[in-house]
Amino acid sequence: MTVPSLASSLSDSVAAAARRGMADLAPQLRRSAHADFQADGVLAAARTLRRNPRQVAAEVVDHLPEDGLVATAVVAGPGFVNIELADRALLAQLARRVGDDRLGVGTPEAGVTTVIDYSQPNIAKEMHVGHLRSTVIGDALVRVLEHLGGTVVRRNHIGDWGTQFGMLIQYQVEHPEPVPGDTGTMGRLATLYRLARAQFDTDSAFADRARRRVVALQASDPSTVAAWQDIVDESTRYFTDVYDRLGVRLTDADTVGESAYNAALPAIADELERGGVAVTSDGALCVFFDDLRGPDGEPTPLIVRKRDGGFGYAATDLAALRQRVVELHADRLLYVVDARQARHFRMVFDTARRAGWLPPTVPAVHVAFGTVLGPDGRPFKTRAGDTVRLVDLLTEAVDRAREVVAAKNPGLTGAALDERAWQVGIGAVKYADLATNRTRDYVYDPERMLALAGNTGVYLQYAHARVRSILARAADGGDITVDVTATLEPAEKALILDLDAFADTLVEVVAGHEPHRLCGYLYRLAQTFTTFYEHCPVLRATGPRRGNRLALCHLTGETLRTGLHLLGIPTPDHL
RNA sequence: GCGCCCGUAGCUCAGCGGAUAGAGCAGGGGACUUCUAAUCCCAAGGCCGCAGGUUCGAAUCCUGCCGGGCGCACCA
Repeated sequence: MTVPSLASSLSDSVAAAARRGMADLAPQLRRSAHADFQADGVLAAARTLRRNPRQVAAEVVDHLPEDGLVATAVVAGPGFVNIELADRALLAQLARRVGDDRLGVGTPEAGVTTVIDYSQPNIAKEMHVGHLRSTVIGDALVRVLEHLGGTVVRRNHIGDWGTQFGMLIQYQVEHPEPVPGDTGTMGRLATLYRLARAQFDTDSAFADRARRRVVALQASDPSTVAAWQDIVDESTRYFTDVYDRLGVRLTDADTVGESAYNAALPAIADELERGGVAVTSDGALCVFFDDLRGPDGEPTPLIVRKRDGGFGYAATDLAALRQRVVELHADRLLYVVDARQARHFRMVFDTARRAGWLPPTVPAVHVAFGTVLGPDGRPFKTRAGDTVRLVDLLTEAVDRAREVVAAKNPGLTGAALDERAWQVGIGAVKYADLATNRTRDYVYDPERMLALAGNTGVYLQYAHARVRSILARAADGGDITVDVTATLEPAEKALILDLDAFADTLVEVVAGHEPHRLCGYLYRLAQTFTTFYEHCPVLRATGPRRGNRLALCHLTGETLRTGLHLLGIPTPDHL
């Protein structure tokens, strides 16, 4: 059952009070250091009414409904309305959330289909830290959308097509002897890529043969296609292994590579051309935009079909977009991709709108994230050997976590230690990636990413574990009956108010496609719980207070567990 | 040249028009016979890049600068 937040109920009350007084008013309710909530909207309303704001505020206070929610309401400062809520109402809200297996979180996404494109590694290449952001952010958004009742179609748009395959396959044909390296870890393909690349760059005759191999691949030459398929399969097995290690819900079923759209590309070009959206320029089929120009002042087009008749990724993205709208019935399209692709997506979305493939009712959003920079402030290179392999980063994170875990829990060994180290290490990496505004660039810093103190994943895991510990020690563990007649201490009150904001926060996360808001919320909640933990004994409390505090622990634990789960971060019962 | 993103404490970052701008890290001082000290408390640390404008009120919105990153025709 959906439980509206106290903030939203109170907002309704204030708006109603204002209407009974004089005018419409957006309450603009927010948490405050001076009261439980403050309503700022009176100030703006007073201006349009050309009236004294404090007087208007006083009338709002007078007209507030007497429904037991508000304990005190006073006018403060230039015309703020400061509101304290009644303990009884707070406890009743606690009881409602504790009593619901979804913690009162609604399903505003029910009936909405979102197609979300994320991760996008390239066949025959290592996954690196850049893929981490897309994968982790995309996974978190998927989880939140699904939790809010939405239908989500995951799309891993892998780079499985292009000229580099000619080079790889041709090299294999000419060097049938086994390439060194373990097939399960991408070592073999990485070596193959390096060798083929080196010869391609230095041996023009080989480069020509590689290009002819590309033509053979495009012409569906059986042996060439078979060789391509082997490479794709080997890479895909590797990706799946990485996703498992990351604890990310991406599977083979979600993988639809660029090659899947090959058959649709000619029709894409034809329709654009027939509709007058695309025109031929310099032999290439192009879509132009009034406001997009290059350094020379000439317009910069989206190139749908190259002069040589081949298709680039613009055509592929358009075909994928159309398929997602028409066949998958997407109500919303998300692309979790590096911010450097901003112009590309603008052009693709604009083209799709013009072509009529993207109805005005379907938003298409480039969920951009900042570039991962090296210590020198330059982006990581993908070709030269400087890239940090994602698996190495994960291994290091888990190894470091294992050291800390083992030091804190000498009794923990073997598989149990490995499990705990994985939970803590992966949690640290994901939290570091999710906790900040995704649009900023950031310098890759393993020290910071793997830190296990302060505002980190482990802090939240720790807070969760302490809650669980209390609940486990409570002999009457099941008795979390809320007594609404009790009085609340400040720390209890603050905790209820924070807990109550969970559902609203999830809605914000979806609205802005910003998982970092959930991180910020959970961190605040964990801090508020810690204050409660330090000030309010639970197990030693007596009378109604004990049940209430156990209920607070229960709801805090469930909220932390659910919230962290939505970020893809594990929540062990013990740390 | 044009476009997008970003300038907040020594460092890394929150803050989506509201009262005295907040965290973490680093550095200083304290707190474990207590439900987990992977924690907490105290002190210190700020022309919110600069200058105008809008507003009762601006770190937040607008304009112009300065500084940094990225992107701009057949790679993806």
